[in-house]
Amino acid sequence: MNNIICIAGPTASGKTALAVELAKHLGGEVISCDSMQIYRDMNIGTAKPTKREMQGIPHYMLDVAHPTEDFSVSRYCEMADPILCDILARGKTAIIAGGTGLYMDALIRGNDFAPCPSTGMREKLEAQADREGMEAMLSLLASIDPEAAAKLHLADRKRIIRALEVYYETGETITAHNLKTQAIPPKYSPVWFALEDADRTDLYNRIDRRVDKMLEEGLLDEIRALLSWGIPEKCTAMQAIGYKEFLDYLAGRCTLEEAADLVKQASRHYAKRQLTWFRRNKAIHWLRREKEQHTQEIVAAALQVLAEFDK
RNA sequence: GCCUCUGUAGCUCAGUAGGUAGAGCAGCGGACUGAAAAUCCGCGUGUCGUUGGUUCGAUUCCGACCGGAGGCA
Repeated sequence: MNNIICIAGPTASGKTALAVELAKHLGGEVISCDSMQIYRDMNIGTAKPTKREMQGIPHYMLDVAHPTEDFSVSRYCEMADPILCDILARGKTAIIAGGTGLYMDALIRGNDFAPCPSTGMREKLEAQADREGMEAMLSLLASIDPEAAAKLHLADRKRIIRALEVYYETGETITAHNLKTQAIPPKYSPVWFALEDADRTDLYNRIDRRVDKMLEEGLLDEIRALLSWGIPEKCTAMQAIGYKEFLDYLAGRCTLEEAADLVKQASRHYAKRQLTWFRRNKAIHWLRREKEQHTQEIVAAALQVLAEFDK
């Protein structure tokens, strides 16, 4: 009995539609797995499913945070896991759909994250990095966790600081912590799907069209509203693709066309990174979309795979 | 019609005092364990406009032709 289904794939690949269709067929409910759709009042630019697209299927993990809130993988898991348990307890199928691979993997594995208490350690390390430079930070890391240091490049500031933070907060290196969590078997065993276009150009064209459509639907007004409520430009939510670029346009730093082109560009790069992330997941059943292939055929292919599992 | 400039990667361009070529962007590949729509790493993919000539050898020099830009008429 497959009571958990994961639907992954790059942006604009049709995850939302597939999730809803499968939910209708299987009596399921959808848990969104998207690091930006969690934010309220960011609808058009995040391509958040509309009421109409949801077709009455319950969706969770949308609009759960204010745009100024700090969010994280671990918070996602804290919130989504009880929802997942609840859906299963009610005998329904949980369909986890979205493009944030890290969040999806963490939820399925039941990740135990190294703590990150707000002791100001990160701020201290950031300040130290500003003062002494990343070379000093990396050699510091090399002295306590040579394995982690070897994998990191000087420019990868974020990860160097996190590795140091984990060590100073817990006394355990991040390498040791990761080894420990990897040894624990995953908490859930879903059936994995991911969408991919047989010809990537089709995906890129769809991305381009979607950006134009977002503008027609009023993305600029959505961003203006966020600004008028005092949402700062540099918060995580505002650096989402499709927001940060149009922010530059609204501030007069570039033309609308330049901004739109940058959004399309960034979305293509993002889609590629998503594909890279999902490709290493060997459990995934890839649903390849041929040119002009309709969603119904993709749905049928997915149902076929699920039927195999039920045997 | 004449003159000048120009034609090299998908795009913008560099270059070779003659030995089949390299940057940026695009594109492709990868990493990822509390910011992940983030952050970071790696990789040139080419009838050097066409066609003759000179040469051991031409993308490079010479001619013709074709395309593009400008100038003079």
